[in-house]
Amino acid sequence: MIRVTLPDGSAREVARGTTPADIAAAIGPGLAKAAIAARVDGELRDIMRPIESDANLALVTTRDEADALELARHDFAHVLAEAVQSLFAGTQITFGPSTDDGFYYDFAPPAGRGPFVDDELPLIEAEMRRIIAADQPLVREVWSRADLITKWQADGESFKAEWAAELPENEELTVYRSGDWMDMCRGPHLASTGKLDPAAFKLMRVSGAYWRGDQKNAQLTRIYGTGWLNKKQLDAHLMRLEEAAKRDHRRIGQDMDLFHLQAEAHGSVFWHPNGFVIYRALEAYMRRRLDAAGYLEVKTPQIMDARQWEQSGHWGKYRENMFVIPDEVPNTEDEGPVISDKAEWMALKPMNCPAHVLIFRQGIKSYRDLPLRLAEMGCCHRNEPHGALHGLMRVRQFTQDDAHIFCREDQIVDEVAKFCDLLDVIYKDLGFADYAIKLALRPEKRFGTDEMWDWSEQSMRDAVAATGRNTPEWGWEELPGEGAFYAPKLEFHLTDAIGRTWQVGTIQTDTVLPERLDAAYIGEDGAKHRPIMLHRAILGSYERFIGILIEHYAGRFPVWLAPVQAVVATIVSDADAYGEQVTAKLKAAGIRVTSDFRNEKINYKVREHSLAKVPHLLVVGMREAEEGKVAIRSLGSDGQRIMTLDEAIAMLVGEATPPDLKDATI
RNA sequence: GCUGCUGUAGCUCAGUGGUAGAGCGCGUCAUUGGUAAUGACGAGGUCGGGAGUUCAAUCCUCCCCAGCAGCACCA
Repeated sequence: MIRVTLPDGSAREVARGTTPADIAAAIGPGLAKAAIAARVDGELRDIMRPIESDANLALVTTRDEADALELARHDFAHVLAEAVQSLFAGTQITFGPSTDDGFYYDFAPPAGRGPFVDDELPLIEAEMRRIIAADQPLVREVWSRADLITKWQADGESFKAEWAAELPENEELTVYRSGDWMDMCRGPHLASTGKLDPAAFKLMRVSGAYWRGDQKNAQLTRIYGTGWLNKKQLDAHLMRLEEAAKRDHRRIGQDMDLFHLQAEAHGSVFWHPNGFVIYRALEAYMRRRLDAAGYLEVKTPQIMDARQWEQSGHWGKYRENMFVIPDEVPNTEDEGPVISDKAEWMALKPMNCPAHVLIFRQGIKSYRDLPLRLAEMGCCHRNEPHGALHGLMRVRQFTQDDAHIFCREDQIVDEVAKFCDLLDVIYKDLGFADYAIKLALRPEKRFGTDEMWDWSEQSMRDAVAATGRNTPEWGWEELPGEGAFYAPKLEFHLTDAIGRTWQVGTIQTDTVLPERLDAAYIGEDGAKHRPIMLHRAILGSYERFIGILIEHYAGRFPVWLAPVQAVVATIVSDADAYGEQVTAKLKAAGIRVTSDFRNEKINYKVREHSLAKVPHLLVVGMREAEEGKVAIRSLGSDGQRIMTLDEAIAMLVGEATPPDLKDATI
């Protein structure tokens, strides 16, 4: 007999080999029906898996949503794999986990045919529903490694055989059977396919993926699905996707005439007047914040000699992402190559840091000059892989809100703390209340000694600890292998209005670049010392950050950022003269205002400017003209407020004031 | 860069082996209307680029380019 302790503290003596399902049945028929899995000593397990020794047991039901979803999605992945193999003989299975909103499975399609395509998804879905309807038990079996490898080889499953051979020695190899079909899997699973809701999943798309995530390996076909516990959840998820699509910055950018992209300059942004208003408002705001925080703004060359990039290390570690250009007058004759093979190379800057070190190196620096904070709205070019480009979010030419802080070791903690405070204020001003802090540790491809990395990683930990932000409430975690090649990165991840996260801010402790470019200052002791260099950005890039802002606000910007802050619309043409006056006064007050005196009905004007997301519509007819008033209709509210022109101007000026200028105490 | 899908008017999209269509937008005219679409008429397209098959290609084939989704990449 073994002793099983339940969550309420009660214990039961049961025979060894009793399953959680048996225990659920013994407790009551309701629970037996609801239970879908079990946590045995905290580990999620199959409900039919026998308990072999004394244990704490908690039965898992569909009310334990996180566990239930995880199980269901994992099962959907298996059902998908079974469906594909039953429809397409000769397909090899590989690997198929659950994801944040569903599941996927990677397949090697049968020899002689191409990848699966979107059009085949409905067929596969139908087969999945058949398997679910068949309510096949999912049975766990433990296999010996040798038997399993033999079995996979016999079945022509070379990927599975390879995987089985490489699993760790001490790992128990398990398979799950669903009828005649089986997959190697750690589990756990639901008791049978019939536990899945056939209306709670949808296959979304196919794509390529590499075996074991490595570009050098075979390319597989990945089929993605979204899976839930019931149709209601699925529908809600599909609705959320639609919501996100409506916020897409590319869509809104076009609708609001903010920017465009085109093939002739792919990866670079054409900012239209409306979009550039946002850009300039943001830039002006950032300049004021940086000035106040003791940064000195600089501007550095766009093109530098390859020798400089060799010295900084970018030529060796980063060249594949650089735009390299010849330092030679192009041949203007019709004959011969435009550029000879003797040309020396230059490159567009992919980063601002080396240039900032070069400024630091001009003249002799004293410890009294530190910390020296050099900021640049640095326009960088990176030769990104074509498949990576995405709207404003991933471009090849972008402007960083970059700065480098040159300081002594003993100033790091203070500087990181000041940076965190500045960033906190800026994110809140821009409408982001939530963000998480993470520390990205040394990557495989890197500069510097292990001792330097030990030191700089620890200095970051210490600095964050000093600000009290290294806690779960701040989303604190360490990310091994994710750092930059020259330094560990402290990362700041924003949460937007619909719960997505974006890594934007970063600060990095770098000892490598000052060394390579020989930056030094004279210390109190009269000797030369290396400064520490802190690379830091708050927005990341203006392009991407504005993309994030567009999606966060769904185009409904706060008034201080809105391209057009107000429109004066007349009801009848007799009010145009008054409308002109209103417009002129608003302009004089610094409001970005346009007027709409077109020969259209007021309904039409209201609709058009509302769809254009103009924050305030000032409607004037003869009544307003006679009384010196305006009727204000604000975005997001149906009603109108009648107020005097002076009241309206005071209100608009208040809303149009950037947040840093509102509070005179900062 | 890899896999799949897509590319037709400013935008959203329909369509056909015999050189194209809708709605919105745009222009003109009429209408002066009080808070989410007034009506009529009109202009507007080398059907992403190149090559091939064909009597004939926007449509079929091949190559290229770009966009989208995912993968890889994200210093």
